[in-house]
Amino acid sequence: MKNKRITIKDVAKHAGVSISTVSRFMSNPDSVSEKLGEKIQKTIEKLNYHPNRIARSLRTGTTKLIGFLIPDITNPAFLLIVKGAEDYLKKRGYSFILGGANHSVKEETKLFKTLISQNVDGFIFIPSGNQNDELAEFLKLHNLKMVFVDRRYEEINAPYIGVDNTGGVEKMVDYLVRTGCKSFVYLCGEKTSSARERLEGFLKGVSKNRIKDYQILQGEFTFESGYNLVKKLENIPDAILGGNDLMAFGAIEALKEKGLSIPEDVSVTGFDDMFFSKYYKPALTTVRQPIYEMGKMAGRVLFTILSGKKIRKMNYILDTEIIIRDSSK
Amino acid sequence: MKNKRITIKDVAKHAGVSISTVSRFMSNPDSVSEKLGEKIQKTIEKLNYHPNRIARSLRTGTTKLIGFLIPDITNPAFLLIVKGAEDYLKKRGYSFILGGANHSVKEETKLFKTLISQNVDGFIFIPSGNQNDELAEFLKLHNLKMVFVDRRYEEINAPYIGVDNTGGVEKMVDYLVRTGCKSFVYLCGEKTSSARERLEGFLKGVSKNRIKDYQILQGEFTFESGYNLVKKLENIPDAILGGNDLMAFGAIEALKEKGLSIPEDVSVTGFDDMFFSKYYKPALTTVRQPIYEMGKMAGRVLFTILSGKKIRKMNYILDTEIIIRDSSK
DNA sequence: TTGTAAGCGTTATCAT
DNA sequence: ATGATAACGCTTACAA
Repeated sequence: MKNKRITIKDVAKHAGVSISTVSRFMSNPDSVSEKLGEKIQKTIEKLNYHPNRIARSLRTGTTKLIGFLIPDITNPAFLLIVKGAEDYLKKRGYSFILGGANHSVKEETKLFKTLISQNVDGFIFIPSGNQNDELAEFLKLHNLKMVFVDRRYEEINAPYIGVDNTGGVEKMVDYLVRTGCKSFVYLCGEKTSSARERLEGFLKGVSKNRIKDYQILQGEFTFESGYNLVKKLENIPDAILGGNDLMAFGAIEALKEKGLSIPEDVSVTGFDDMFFSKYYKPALTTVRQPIYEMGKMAGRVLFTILSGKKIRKMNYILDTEIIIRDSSK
Repeated sequence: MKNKRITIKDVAKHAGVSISTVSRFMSNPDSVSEKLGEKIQKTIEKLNYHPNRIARSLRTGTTKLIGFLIPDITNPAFLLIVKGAEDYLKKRGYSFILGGANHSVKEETKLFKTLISQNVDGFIFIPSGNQNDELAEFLKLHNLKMVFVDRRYEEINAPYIGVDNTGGVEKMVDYLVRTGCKSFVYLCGEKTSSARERLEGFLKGVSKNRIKDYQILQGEFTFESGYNLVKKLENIPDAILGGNDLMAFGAIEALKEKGLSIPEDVSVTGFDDMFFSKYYKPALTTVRQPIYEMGKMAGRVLFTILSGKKIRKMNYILDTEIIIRDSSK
């Protein structure tokens, strides 16, 4: 059963040429005479030869491996980003080592080092939070080929691909004001750059529209958090904006339990436009992010870096879109 | 900026020993005298030396990389399996290269070869369908270290970790009969081993309970498919069993549009117990699979194989659990 | 155009 | 207990 591996040597011997000719043929077929080229090609096929990536990597210093670090491997939104990047980069010969940090800054640091020890050529990184001092220090030291997607460390000098969180929420406030809402509650997610940007959008929105009657509730990006926050809310406003769709769903459930109807009594909106949001009762009005495109762009930017070219800018901010459904007037 | 990589040579030179001593110290500290061991350890720390995995791989023939091939990178259920396996194997020094086949048999074959060319030590595989003859042929030829999870090719001789699909649906039929249902419709998913096993469970269930009034509708594992199938259903039965939760949701929507109430007019059940199923209106009665545990078991079995030990059995079938919520009487 | 040989950073075999 | 050295499979000067 000992299936001896076929190497470039075997091909060379069978084709009656030297191994360098075979190697040269593979990287640039034109650099070999037509006659030998054909013979080599035939031999490669006959022996079913596949070059050993490891040996090649050792020699060239490149592995064609990309490390992709995300907060939670189980969240479809993150994986849609991964998919975008993968679709772009796999065409170019790269594979992905994926790591999920379970939202833990400690695991994140560890995973990062593991990926590095696997000699990945580059990194795509969605941070779990923005408090990872150890990792930030490490990044400053190492100067890796890396891009941030969706979230970032502001103090690290690496390209960032994200969406216009601020503008998205601001647009939503505008829309709600137009439909007649006068009092607002904003459900803010935990400390990440996007949570902060969304909050900023809310603030801009209320200020621009001269809304004085608003409240900001601090929570987490989960169903339960949205539910709990709204459950203990005393004065129900005209509109509740969830920091993401999950929080909005939680808010909706809490409101239902209070006997309120949506959108008659209160408009509820989200941010993300998850797969389920259109099927929810009521179907959720929300801010859609071009998640897949974000990933694709991240792949593109990283590829540019890996190719040794200069990138045009450090921040790639994609636009959002307001999706109006039944949870708002 | 040319950060020259620190190699075993540097450590040897600084510590005043030969490289073989350093190497030996790393793989087995006791094989080196205490005095030298300490000196080497100090030097390693001082220089912040990390062995080059690529070089090691070339020499030892092992990469500590696992290939994980799934039908759809965007489906949280598959990723929960991945997570289970990852949690088990990352403790043991393995990283994952993840590939999503987009439910395409063609992409699947290609990805498989890509992963092999990355010299992964082992494979965990959730097939996209069971029609991939080319891949099956390839697998027979290559005799890789691999396990199937969730779905399998019956003709390939590799361990399989799955759930008792048959028993799960059978239990559900029993339960529905007990609540008084007399006529049934089963919404069957596309051709995979688990779809077949679930259908078998339905058939066993109706036969055991002497139910004559039943119908099987062939579709796909999607919301839309469940919706369409039920939409054009003429005689509404007492119970509709979805091949998975998504199909059940689709069925529920179609029934609502027909003006029927659930569960008063008809009971609807699913299979999976997705994250959302408990929040759906009505909350879905379904068969829960221990998905995470499945992944963990897959990691365990693969690890056993990679360690060169014999495994006890070829099939690891985990139990399911009936979750009763509001979509059934 | 083709071949020879050095070298990538390890581990493992064999002396010492 | 320690050290030389070959070998893993490939790429790439350099020589022919």
